Amino acid sequence: MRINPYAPNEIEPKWQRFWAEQRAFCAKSYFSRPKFFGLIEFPYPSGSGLHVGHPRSNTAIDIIARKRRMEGYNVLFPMGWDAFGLPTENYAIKNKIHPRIVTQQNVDHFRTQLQRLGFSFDWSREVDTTDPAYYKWTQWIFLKLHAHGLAYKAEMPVNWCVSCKCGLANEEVVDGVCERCNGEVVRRVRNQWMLRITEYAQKLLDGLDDVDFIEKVKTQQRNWIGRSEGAEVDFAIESSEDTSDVIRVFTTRPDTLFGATYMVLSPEHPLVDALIARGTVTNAQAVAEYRAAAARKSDFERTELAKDKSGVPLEGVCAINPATGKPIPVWISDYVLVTYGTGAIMAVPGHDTRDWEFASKFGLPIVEVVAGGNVTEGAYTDVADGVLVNSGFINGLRVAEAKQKITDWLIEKGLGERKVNYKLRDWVFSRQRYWGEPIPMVECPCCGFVPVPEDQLPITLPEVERYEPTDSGESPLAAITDWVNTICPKCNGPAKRETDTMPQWAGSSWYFMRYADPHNADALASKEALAYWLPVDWYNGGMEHTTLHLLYSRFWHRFLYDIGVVPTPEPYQKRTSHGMILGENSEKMSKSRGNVINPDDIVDVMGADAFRLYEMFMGAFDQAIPWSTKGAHGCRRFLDRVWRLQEILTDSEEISPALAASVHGAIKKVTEDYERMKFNTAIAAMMSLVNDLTAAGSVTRGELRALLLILSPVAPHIAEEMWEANSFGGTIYAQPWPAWDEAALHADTVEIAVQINGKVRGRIDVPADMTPEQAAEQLPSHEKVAELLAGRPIRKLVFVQGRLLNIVI
RNA sequence: GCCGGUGUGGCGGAAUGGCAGACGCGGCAGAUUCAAAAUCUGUUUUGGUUUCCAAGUGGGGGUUCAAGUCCCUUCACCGGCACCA
Repeated sequence: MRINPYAPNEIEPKWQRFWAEQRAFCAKSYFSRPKFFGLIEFPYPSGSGLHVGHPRSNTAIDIIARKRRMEGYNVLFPMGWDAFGLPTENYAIKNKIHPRIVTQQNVDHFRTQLQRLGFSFDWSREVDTTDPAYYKWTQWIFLKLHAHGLAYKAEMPVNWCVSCKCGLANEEVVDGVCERCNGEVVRRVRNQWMLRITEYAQKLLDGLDDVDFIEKVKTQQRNWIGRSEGAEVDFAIESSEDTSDVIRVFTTRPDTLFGATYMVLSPEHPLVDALIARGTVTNAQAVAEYRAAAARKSDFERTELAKDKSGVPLEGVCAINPATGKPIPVWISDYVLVTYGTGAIMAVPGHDTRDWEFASKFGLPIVEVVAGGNVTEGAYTDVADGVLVNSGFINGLRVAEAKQKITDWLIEKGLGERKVNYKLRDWVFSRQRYWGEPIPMVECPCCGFVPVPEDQLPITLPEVERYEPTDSGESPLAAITDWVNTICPKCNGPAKRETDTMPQWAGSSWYFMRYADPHNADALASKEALAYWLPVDWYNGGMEHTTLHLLYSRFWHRFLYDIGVVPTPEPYQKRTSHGMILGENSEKMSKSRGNVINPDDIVDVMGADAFRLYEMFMGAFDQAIPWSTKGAHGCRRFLDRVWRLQEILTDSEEISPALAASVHGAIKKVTEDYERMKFNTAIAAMMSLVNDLTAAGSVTRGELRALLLILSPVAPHIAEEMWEANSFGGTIYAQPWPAWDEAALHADTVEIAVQINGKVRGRIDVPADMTPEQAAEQLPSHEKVAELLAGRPIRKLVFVQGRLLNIVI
């Protein structure tokens, strides 16, 4: 039978309209059915539109969402816009358009592009972080954090991006430059809003044990949180008039206390000021110069110069090693960070690489206290099987025992305590820009910072003439006096609004909750909706968000759980990650490299289904992969072949016995591979099936039906069209997912390989259920086997059912 | 430096310890065509003395009847962290 050629440009818009009219993918609000909440990171609607990376993640979860619907789940698969942010603001400034207009244009463009690709999003639940009805609740969460002591204002040295004219969180500084614009980052002291994420370090760590995240993500988050166990120890300062003067250090190796031969304070350590002020330091001039030089260095320079240690002794100051009772010198050096631990260390050059370098350079004594290495050549840092020496009452103990014993001793003497430290720093939450959520705080000359009462939310962004950032480091909002000037909610006196705005990460830290109940005006979402939909069952996104968005949103969610707003401690049950799509030249896709592929162009030429199919087929889902337009054509050719199966279609509803193994094998393989995100092999299995069907010369309706069902999550338009054209009944998206018949997978006889000494020498057909015993009895006399043996004696015979026979001679 | 990951044809990549190279791209040959595109058929790891033999999954060693897969060692590339005491 002749059929019209496959014309995706006609059938794809048709089905997209149909799905929209049917409200086919709207999540239902009956809370009794089993649910599935599938999520992909909502995009930042940039001016350049969708790139080919977005659809990789989107298609993957779209496949799962469509499969879940067919399996009977009530599916929530939403989409929205993370629309606050600097690029929009910068574009608005450059082109003199209000950021709101820019955002609207970009969102419309993105929506159109996404809809062309046929994703089964529930568009009735679209959220936009810049909508006051949305950011009202972002501000509300901030007030809750503040009420629970987790938001505070502090004078902090911050990472200041010179080109964005804006402070950055630690997580936003990459290789010493701004993550967004690659601009120079310097340290500036500013009064900043901070979120006490460190309070949640342990909970964020523990929570990882209960979720199904790919291991890479867990490891990165654990490293970022950076827990270390150890002890804090007090070192007295010799001949100090003030007996309360001690230097407290943090160490993970209290067992090496006898080997602490000097101490180092960070240049910013407050005790240095005190000692200088008191005149104890005899080389105050040199110390002041060193501190000034250290302060001038950016964090980047400090790290760059890491290899070459520098420092100055505090002459006239001596500390007492509490274990040996001996005086030891005190230095300052910028290899000790003021932001970690106590900002001071006991230096054990025998067993710490950095201390060893420092001691070698400045001729400080190096003492061995753990046997096993050679401390004249380098620090011995192995803790696995070292034994303590030169260490008084802990001599002869292994490192682990020595740690316990000396810590107990320190506690008993009142010289120290057990302590856990984290590398995680508090989250710098202020940005000095216009296009962000206003922080709902008021500064009153009498009452200090006062939270805006909840019933006054949202605090909306004022209309302004100019939203350029200022060189003074003040937010552009500061110039809008009739917005800034307000009254104190507490004393009704004149007061000023906080003019800093929230960072980009604020709105995205809770957006998934809003999808549960996006139009709720009385709460961020109803308790009932949250109880039903949370946690997100499957969240796919980029690795670049592991220590940013993913960690931040876990923090907010855990906090909201602690105050009874959300029903689960963790927001995401499962987290997976896709590999990047590179340009055809295997380099990262970027405008400047000129290797950007625009999805629209591909869809124009070969259709959305072929595009989706190729994005899933091109390689292992979790690995970076170069784009190949030729490869994409191969996927279009596959869909053409699927389409042409209609030319050889018969009336039978059966699956012909000759093809049963092929068809059922494909159903099984595709079903399992979708779940494991092995989309490439699932598609390969469908290609093989189509090859088999084509080779058979005719296709039954039963066979085509099975193929369309398993193909439909990846290529929904063609599946829907062929389903309708051949009157299979109803719509394919609402069909039940097909089951496979295990019995049909296995033929009665199988061809196995015959190996002699592990080398394949021939093939024979044997019954599929032949046991090793039967094989040992029957096969040596098999005509072909005997021929291969040529009379040589059999030493050993290995038979693997359905696979091979290996004869050792 | 530390922690992950990856190394397989010309290319993207398959392969519960059991017949390496599935599937696709590209190439080559043929069919169709006035011709081209598209499509279809065949072929395509390498080297040979070509119904067959040998070699072959970054390199070297090992375990095993059997190793891309497990163990040891080494190299290269990618990602993350990096003076965190």
